[in-house]
Amino acid sequence: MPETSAKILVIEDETQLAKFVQMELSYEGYDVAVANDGLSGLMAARDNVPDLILLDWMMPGLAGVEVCRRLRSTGAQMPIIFLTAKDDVADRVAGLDAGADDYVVKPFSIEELLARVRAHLRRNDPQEAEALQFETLTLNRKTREVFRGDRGIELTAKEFDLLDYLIAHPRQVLTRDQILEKVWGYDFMGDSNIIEVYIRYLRLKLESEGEKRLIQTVRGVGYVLRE
Amino acid sequence: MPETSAKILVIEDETQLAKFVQMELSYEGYDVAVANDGLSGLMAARDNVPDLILLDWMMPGLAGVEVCRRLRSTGAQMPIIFLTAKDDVADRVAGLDAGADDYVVKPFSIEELLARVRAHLRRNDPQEAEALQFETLTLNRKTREVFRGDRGIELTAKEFDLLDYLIAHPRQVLTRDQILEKVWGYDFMGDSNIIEVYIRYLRLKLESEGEKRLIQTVRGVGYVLRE
DNA sequence: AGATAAGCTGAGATAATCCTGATAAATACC
DNA sequence: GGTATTTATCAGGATTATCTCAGCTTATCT
Repeated sequence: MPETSAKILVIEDETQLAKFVQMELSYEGYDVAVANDGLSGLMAARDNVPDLILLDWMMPGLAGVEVCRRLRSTGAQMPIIFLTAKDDVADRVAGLDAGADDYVVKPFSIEELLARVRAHLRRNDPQEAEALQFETLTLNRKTREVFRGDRGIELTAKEFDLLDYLIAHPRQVLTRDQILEKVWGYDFMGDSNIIEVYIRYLRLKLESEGEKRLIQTVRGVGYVLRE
Repeated sequence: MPETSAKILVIEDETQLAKFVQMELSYEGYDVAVANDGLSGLMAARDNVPDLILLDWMMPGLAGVEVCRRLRSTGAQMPIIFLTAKDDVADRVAGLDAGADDYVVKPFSIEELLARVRAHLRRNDPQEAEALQFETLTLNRKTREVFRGDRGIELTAKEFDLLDYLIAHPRQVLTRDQILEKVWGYDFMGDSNIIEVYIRYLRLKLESEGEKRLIQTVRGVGYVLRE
């Protein structure tokens, strides 16, 4: 689950369908906005930049293809999935030319739509990657193997979780509270120096042989992965 | 249907074509990533290991043949299908020598490409295979026979299912929850050490005669098949 | 420089996890 | 219906990860 819910903009002139899709997406925990024609869709997208756009292809006034093109021409990067009535190669090519990322043929099942949305939102999420890397350090979530260069490193479960959290946010300073919540999963009672102890364990294992330090202390705040 | 959609990495410098292929694969329900040159392709493949790679042969910078060779040299196992412009015997031979599994000649129909992709994913899907192997250990799903080297091993139904699950995910750490769900098929009530007991049964049978351990325990997480 | 706070370190206590052997319950087999 | 086999439970003990603590070092501030 992402830390904050993703924003999705639905641009669709059939208000019935728009309502339905909005409800389903909301139910899944997304933050949904709806526009009922191309022009207000464009404005909504500019106003409050969404993480993903669902765009009807056949709309009166400003057609989907045109909305898509204008969005892209202003540098918008988010995935755009268009909804098209006919399964037509020409349509797909037009969508591609306009800068869309995917399409769904109406009528569609809601599960299909949700799967698409998930897939596109996930694509660039480091939380989802199975292998992470920082400098010469690599961490594989599936095999739970960690390497510094070609030296394999044995970590305990907590050590691994901590390093996973650090390497998923390279160069970001993570506060003690964030680390406690993500790695230990609750507000640790009272004051404990458990984080310092585990940072130390990691340092001993990762920087054992005169290698340069990777985990930096940010006094008064927390820790960072940084060379 | 696979549990999670297969991940496909497209390495192609013609962005139009890459986009089109991405969209079509995405439409088929695959989880698609795109890289626009050889180097970023290599990095993408390492970061988030795909189940299949589509690789353009003619790219500026790092050529397809070189990308292919480097992937294989790092032990990557997934099928690689390369896209080549000219129907040239020398090219095909070079590709197969570099470790590719198949090729498609441009221009291709999208259906042809999809068919190849499906075929290779099916062939390589451990869920579908009838015989699985890890090191000297083999397991046949049809006959339900298991061998360590040439020594036949008698397993009970549950023991077989457990080993099947392990050997279908070699080197991957499988958590207790995953194992419980896959092998026992539900959330086991309360706390039970049934997994430990069955791991023990397997170890007694598989590693009886001073053979090296195959099933490793990952304390706090689960178990792995790893030498 | 001295005082204070923050982080580091080493050692050891605590608690969780896993292994083991034995035994009970369920299921299949004759 | 009785026996053998498989599956699951349980408790004791061994192992190791996790956590606490007290003293020490380093940074920050006046």
